[in-house]
Amino acid sequence: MSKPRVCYWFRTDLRLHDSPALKAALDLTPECLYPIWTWDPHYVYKARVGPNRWQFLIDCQNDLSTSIANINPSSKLFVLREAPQTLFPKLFKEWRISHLVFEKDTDAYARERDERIIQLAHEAGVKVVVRTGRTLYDPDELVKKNHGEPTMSVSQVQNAGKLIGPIPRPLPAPKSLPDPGELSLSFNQERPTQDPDYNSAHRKGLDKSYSALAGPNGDFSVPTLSELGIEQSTTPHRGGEKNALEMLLSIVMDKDYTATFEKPKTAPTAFSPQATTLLSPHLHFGSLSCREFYWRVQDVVNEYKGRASNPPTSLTGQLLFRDMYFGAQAILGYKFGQTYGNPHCRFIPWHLPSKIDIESGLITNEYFIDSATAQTYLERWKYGRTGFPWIDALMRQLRQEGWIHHLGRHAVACFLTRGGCYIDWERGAEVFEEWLIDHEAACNIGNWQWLACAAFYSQFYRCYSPVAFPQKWDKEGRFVRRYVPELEHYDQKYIYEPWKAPIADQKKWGCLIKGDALGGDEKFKIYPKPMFDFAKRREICISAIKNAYKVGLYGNDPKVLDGSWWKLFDDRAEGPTDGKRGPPGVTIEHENAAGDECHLEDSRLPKPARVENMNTMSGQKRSAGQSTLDALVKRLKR
DNA sequence: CCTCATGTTGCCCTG
DNA sequence: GCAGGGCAACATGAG
Repeated sequence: MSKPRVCYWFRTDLRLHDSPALKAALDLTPECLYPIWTWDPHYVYKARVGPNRWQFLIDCQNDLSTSIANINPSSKLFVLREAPQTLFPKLFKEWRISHLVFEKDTDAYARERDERIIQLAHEAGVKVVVRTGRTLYDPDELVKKNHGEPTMSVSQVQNAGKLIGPIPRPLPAPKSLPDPGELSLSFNQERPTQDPDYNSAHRKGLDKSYSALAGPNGDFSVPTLSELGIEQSTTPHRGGEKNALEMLLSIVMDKDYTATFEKPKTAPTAFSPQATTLLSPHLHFGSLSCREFYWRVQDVVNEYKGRASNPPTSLTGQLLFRDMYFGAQAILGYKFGQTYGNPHCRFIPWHLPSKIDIESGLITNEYFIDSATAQTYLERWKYGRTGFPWIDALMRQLRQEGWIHHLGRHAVACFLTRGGCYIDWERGAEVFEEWLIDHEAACNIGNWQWLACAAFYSQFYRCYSPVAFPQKWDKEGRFVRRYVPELEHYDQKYIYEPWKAPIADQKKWGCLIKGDALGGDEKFKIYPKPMFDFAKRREICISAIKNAYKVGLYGNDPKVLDGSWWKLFDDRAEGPTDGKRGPPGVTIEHENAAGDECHLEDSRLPKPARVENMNTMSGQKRSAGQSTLDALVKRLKR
């Protein structure tokens, strides 16, 4: 019997230390080992990825490739440019692969893809070995031990985790690696269609992602940003296993910090250095193993003489949250990432709702602009021009550096959804997906639902103020001055509410507060006025969420699925029902709702529909919606 | 059925 | 300057 010829497929595990899957590959005592990466067009064109996360990924690949070559100079990370679904059958044959080994990935797309790959391997007579290593617990195991339910709280994770057993100690990095076999590629490359390209906004140069199977020089090199046609990155945070392990080391050397860490007590305004570990992007790309992190921290906690912090606020507690979101996503799949069809997500009639593909029941890349004002709010929020310095500073830090503190994410997410703009959390999640270097689909989705009070959390009356909240951490406004430099010279009295500063002072401090855009000249810079009265918007949002809670729909409710949900909502409430929404073809006379100035211009817009296909509506039984519908009909007759 | 405590991270006022 | 209570708009699970 000949020795195995193993293909090790790197994906979410760009490291050599503590890799259960890599160990499984080496335990086969292979004749040859091909460490490969395939440049999957799904991620290249259908995931939102900005330059900073591309850079981080490339950093991780370069570092990994170097580390492999350091152990065995005839090996490295071999990067291929083709979809795994079409590449593998050809590669299995060409390189006479007997075993394919990879780390388990329970993300919705990844699971579908991997099932297909396993099937293709089976057809080719290739054995597949899969190991868990991305989370503390296998998300599927976690769900099983949680009575088949998605994990919706940390205590559920802790209880289910206890049933699974102790978290394994990390494995050492391998000391040797087998040579790869011959590297011929005598088959044709299948190039993907790139339309639509979700990342076209970042592609400034010619896209050569798929110019050749083994890269432009045929040497299986790690791509560069310019090969991908992606514009330059701007982040100071860089990837790679070496960096990650050095960062972890410096954290655990500070025993007080490590053992007494309490996330809610870390300052979101700290920027040099930041108050948290910055290890999240490394966990995302697998350049740091979560078990390595867990045990290095736990060992410090176990030996700590003083009073150590505990989950969920402690450092290890952060990893439990991560597992919680992975568990929720593992069982809900694509539905976890949207309200529509999601039994665990509350239905709230936000502005700018996603368009739904009726065939699949999944959200598309498009959304309804039911309110021109809401669309303006979204644009101003995304690019840091809301006129609220705390929000704008965070959003600019996010765009430039790809990272903001967890509480900063709370602040901007609350502001966009239930505590200000009343915009669909799916819009916010998309911006984070694009800009975060630590974007982890499960965690991002879960946190947005949390902050929107759509799932995991429900105390919607606890609303982050863009003034009082940052003042608690940073009275002087150092953080704002760093990321909103036009306000650099403002007195701390006005740093979070510059519109309140007297004009004479505004001139003295070199920045005028006016209009809705940035600008100015050498003499006076311009920073926009706040885009709304926060206190008023807070009131509107809270009453709207309160009402949505009272109505009590979840994403899988038939009324949500068929689009008849609007009958249950007062047409004067905030959201797509606010004064002019009605059944298709019916125009409702406008009645002014108190306190919201956007109604008149909204009424000129085309009527939004949450679902493309409203056919099923007429067949639905009417029950709770009857009274509001009657009121609507009465008003129409008047 | 009830009460009560708890839930990663609110704000405001009081003393 | 900061700790603690009130607020009383939520959901869940233990007892």
